[in-house]
Amino acid sequence: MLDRIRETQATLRRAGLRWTGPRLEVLGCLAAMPQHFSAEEALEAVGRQNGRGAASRATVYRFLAELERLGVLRKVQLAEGHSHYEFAPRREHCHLVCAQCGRVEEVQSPRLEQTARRLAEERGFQAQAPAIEITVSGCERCSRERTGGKGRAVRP
Amino acid sequence: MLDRIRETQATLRRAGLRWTGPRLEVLGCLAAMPQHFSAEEALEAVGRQNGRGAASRATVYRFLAELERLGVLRKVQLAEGHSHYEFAPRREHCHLVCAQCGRVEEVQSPRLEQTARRLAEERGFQAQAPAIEITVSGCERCSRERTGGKGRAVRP
DNA sequence: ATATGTGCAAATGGTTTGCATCCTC
DNA sequence: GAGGATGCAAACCATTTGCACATAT
Repeated sequence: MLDRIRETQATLRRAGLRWTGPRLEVLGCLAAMPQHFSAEEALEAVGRQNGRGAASRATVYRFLAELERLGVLRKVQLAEGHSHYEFAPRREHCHLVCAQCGRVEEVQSPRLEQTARRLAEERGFQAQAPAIEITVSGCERCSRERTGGKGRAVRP
Repeated sequence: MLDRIRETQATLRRAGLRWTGPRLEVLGCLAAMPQHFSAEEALEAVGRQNGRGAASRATVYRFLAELERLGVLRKVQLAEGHSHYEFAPRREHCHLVCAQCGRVEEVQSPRLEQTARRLAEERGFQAQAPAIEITVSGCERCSRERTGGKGRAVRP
């Protein structure tokens, strides 16, 4: 995790951006977050960190956007209403998303990825590292819990 | 297009829901919209239709949600900030989305779909009709237009 | 007759922005 | 010292909701 911080610091420096206290705090939190997180979740984590928040809402949002532009983070369309980020993956993977409960599972399937890449290429899209989201109508956990017949859950 | 309206009317009736003026207007507009549309776009279309709007914002949003629940429409995660709908496709297809300009292209690839379905199944997800979104970093149109070196565009 | 649908306007929730101030390079 | 970075609060934008009124069945 520490190397991730150092790495990012170097990336920022290389881009001529500054290395500040709030940025360090935020990055530290990000490194300790689950695989996918929303800006709001990151903000919450930062806030918990030490008393009254190590970085303001604006700073968190702006920094996340910056990191995305730098290629450190990647934005993924998992839920509606708010976007999620993940660290730019070293190894290709795609997301299985349950439309009902929002659960996300990462899977690797070279075959699927190759097929997708080829497809994109054929249509004139840049196909180096396509992000693949597969949204399905339900998952086993859902149907197990849907004993009571609840609707769709909320938080991923 | 007319059959789509009649069909939907029948679906509503079957579900015990009412067939009202505003709903007819909205549905008429939807049938004439491009393949993918946002709630706001639908609202705008309805507004243009005849003078001062055939259905209120609330009605449009509520009706779209209703149609989704009935399986007439499907929600697709194309852009961030707002969701898009499409009529529930008769034939499976997936979306190639350009992250830069937001352009969306529909493609059919039985092979990709089968691979995805199998993958989802293996992980315990319901795999009848998975929605597949492939987001790529750029498309030919983008790179052609990026002569001036603009950033990322906005509207799909 | 009665549950459903509608419109309005206000509330919500995530995200962005203007501006004065601060701090890294 | 200068320009990037921060914080605050207000602004934004898509979407949702409460409530009184209208209407399809």
